[in-house]
Amino acid sequence: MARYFLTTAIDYVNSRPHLGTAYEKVTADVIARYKRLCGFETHFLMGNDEHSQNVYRRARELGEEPLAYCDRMAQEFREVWARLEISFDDFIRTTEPRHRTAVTAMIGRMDGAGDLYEGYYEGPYCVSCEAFKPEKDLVDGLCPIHHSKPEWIREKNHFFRLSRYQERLRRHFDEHPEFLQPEIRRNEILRLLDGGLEDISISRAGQHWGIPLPHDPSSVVYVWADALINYASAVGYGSDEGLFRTWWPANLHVIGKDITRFHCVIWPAMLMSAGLALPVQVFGHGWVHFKGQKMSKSLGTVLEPLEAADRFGPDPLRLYLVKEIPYGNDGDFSWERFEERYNVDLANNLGNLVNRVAVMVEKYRGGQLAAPASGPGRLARIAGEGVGAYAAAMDAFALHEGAAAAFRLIDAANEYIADAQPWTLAKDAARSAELDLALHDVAEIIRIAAVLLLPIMPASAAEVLRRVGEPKSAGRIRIDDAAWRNAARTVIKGDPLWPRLEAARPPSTQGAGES
RNA sequence: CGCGGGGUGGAGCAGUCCGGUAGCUCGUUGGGCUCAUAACCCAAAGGUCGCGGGUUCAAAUCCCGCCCCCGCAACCA
Repeated sequence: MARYFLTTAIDYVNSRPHLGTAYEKVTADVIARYKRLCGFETHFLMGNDEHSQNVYRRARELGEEPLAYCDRMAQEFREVWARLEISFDDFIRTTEPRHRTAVTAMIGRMDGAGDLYEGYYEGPYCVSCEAFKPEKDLVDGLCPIHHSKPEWIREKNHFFRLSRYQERLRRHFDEHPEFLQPEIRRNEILRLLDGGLEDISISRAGQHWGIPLPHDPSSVVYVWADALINYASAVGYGSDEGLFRTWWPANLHVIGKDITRFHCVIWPAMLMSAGLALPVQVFGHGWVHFKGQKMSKSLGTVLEPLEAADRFGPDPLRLYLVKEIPYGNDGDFSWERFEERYNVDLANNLGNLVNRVAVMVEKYRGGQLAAPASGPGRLARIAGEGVGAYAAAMDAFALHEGAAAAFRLIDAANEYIADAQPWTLAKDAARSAELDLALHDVAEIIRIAAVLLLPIMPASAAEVLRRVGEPKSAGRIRIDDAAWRNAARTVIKGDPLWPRLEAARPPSTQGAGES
């Protein structure tokens, strides 16, 4: 069976996940579930990045042991991901032994390749920030944050010969235009590559929260180098060669657009140095803004994913994030917009459609539909085109178009009902066969739409499938099941899946502020 | 000369790479239907595609110049 290994970025645990973090996991999850739907044996990796000085500092502020703090945060993260139906196969933490083993092995390989050397990093260092400050970031020679004069520090560091890989990286980008998507990110990196690469420090001296450098235990591996290696350590690099051979290289890294440089320059160069294959693709998604602003704790524009999921359940949130934001672009979340989309897509269209069909089948046919003698009708062609458009979009990571393609089937069903008028057919016994066909075909196109929606709204789509008589359990459904079926079925009437949200705001606030 | 993103009917957005009737959602107006969650269907109104040049038979789309808005310290994807 074909395999597909995809990852998300691992997250710093110095604060709880917010909606932006959740966005990445949801979209990656949609891809993972889509690949499973297509029959791939899929390995979906997520995890936490724990060896950050910020994490260490945060734990100390709270008076906790760093590892205990990380344990607690891992639990919190996993609870959020569970609530959002994120179907990861493995969750790695960089404090785990398997990761330490892999980091030690890979750094060793890089050293063996002659790509590491000892040097000194020096420059202005802000003690309050605990970081070197590039000269250009200083304001009047002072730290712009703390308004204090940085100390000039000279620290022993181990460097990675990144510069050595500039040509090979450039060639890789040329030979594999699909390596980094979307296009805009690729152009940024190409410009960066053409501007020349400098060697980078991959160690930190005088710290102990981290993984010791194999050839100099007085230093720890810099958190970014440490973090990137998680993708390999999770599939057994350095500890389980069989597992590693099974899954490496990764097919896809899903990451935020700000860290493409790490994933498309530094990480590939590290892999080249260690003699490992490069990941097949990297996708740099955009940001989700909240009420038009970047999410920021200080501005109070951070939205907790659980709060959003609690509004209507996780699936409407997942649908919103996937369908309303062109994947790769920045997007916006607002409660008003969320409620609008909930009402339109789920209550008015899909939910109401499922309900009206179920009511008609029950009323006119006692809940049972026979395989129609004639047909299929024109919905079959529309469904076929929709499935094709969906697959093409999803394969290209145009998740928003995939969602739209599925919903076009819903629209087609509503239009068809208005045209066929089952309630009229039901009054005329001579037109019984026409009614059978109309009801069957509408139920069938709903079933197909639900198959396509499984990756996006797993629980909801499974319930829709059950109601329109899909005999398979959702977990066994594959994309082939989106082919048109002429088959008898039982249609189940239930409570509305998504009750319509009535206007909650009093009329006095309607249009307030508008002239 | 810092870097990057954006300016498309009332609102929010696609489309721009690969020029050729400007598309979607919401809202508005009118009509239809009554199976359905006051849902659904049809139709209409509404746009100098930021501004000015250029290339072209043809530009939202390509080229040049300009204006405006938003990110680029930190928590943070």
